[in-house]
Amino acid sequence: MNVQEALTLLKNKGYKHTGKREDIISFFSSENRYRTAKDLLNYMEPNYQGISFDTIYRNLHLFHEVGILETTELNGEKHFRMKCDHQHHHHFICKDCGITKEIHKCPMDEIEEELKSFAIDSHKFEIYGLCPACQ
Amino acid sequence: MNVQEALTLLKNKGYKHTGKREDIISFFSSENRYRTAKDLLNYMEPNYQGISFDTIYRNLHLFHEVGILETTELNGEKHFRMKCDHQHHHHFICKDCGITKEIHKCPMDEIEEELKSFAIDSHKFEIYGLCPACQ
DNA sequence: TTACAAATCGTAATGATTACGATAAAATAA
DNA sequence: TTATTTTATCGTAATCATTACGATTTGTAA
Repeated sequence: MNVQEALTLLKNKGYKHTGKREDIISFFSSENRYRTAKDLLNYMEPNYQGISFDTIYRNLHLFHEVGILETTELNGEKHFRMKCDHQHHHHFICKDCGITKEIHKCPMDEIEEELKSFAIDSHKFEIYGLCPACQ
Repeated sequence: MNVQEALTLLKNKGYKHTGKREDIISFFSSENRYRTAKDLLNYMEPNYQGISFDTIYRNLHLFHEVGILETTELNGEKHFRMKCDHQHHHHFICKDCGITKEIHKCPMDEIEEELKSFAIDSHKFEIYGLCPACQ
């Protein structure tokens, strides 16, 4: 998802356009990386000195709720990245820098059979390690 | 892993046998379920009134470190269960009760090819939903 | 049984996240 | 443009899981 699509989505859902929101979206759209609330705060602080935690977390959750961001937990902290809106896939995630690489093999197809009596509502398949740059 | 194996493992590694440790191990060995630190505390409290957080968390981490427990994160909380020591597999995890069901299809085999330049050190494949009893 | 290391207690500190009343800013209508 | 309303943000305190630590107790091995 790009910046413009995200802004339009927000507007369509009745949320207001603010400079902070635009900058938050730019921050995430610039890279295929999982980042923390603190990473975002560090990025915002120079331009918006005194920005509140409330603003950071409220927007992260809002963006996740409306589908602008996706989230995962890495070592006890929530991490966020721009939502991938093309075909279903999974990610390799670098433990150091959070960069992601798409994995286009999804194991679920062959598994639903095994779980007939369970009500599946989501699954997580992630691979962790170091990307070439961080090795 | 059963209670006896776990106690022997602890002893072999030079850790002391205490009533609390035995009870913690019993707690986990009784079910195929992910439980939180708080679940464990609730279980221990009646028998050991005033048991310290330190004891709960220290032992959870120790047991994870020596391979008695395995761990995952569900809604921002660490969950623990008895380590499965037989063949590599994954789990379906019930979001309500934490019960697990083994999944014997591992997607990794077919994926390493795609990630030649990455240093893979672990992967997580979990399916979430409701077990038959919780539906 | 003694002595020492390890385990536990009681409680405070930490760190991420959430919450909230007061204020400011964006959108909408007049 | 101005007024009005609604949402966003600030500043800061509260919460919740987890970690840390000095003092005390308990296993264990000599």
